[in-house]
Amino acid sequence: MAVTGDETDEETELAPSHMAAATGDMPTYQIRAPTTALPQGVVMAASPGSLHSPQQLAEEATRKRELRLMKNREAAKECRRRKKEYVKCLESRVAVLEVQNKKLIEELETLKDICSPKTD
DNA sequence: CGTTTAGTGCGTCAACTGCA
DNA sequence: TGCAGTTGACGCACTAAACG
Repeated sequence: MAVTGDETDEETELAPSHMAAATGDMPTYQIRAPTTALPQGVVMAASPGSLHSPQQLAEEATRKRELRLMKNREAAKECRRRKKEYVKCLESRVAVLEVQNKKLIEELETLKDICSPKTD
């Protein structure tokens, strides 16, 4: 059951991430911050052309891996933060819609009372 | 008390997407 | 097509509440 992006199309206006987030008035799950700011302590690589020995290659591979892990660590934190925010938005929207729904039901009952023929 | 259980956060991997 | 970013899934550690 591969993980493909066929989530269901039932009125998704808050699409998690890359699913062509639809127009809603809520912030989509994915809000891109101007990234690129590397966490402290990250040193850019030596110019690739200067590597020769297996030792150096191994060190470079290790360094690349650590850099990737560090970046992904930060990305995961940010992703979770956005997800929490997204869930909060959904919850508050639910609250609003519940109130709205309640009002509509009340209105409907009122109208029913007005319109129904009186049976003495 | 010590043990168990449920909830939460984190780091990592892997799959996926969009862009140059 | 390769690369970087995003995110679901997994396992681990930690904490608070419940229980005997």
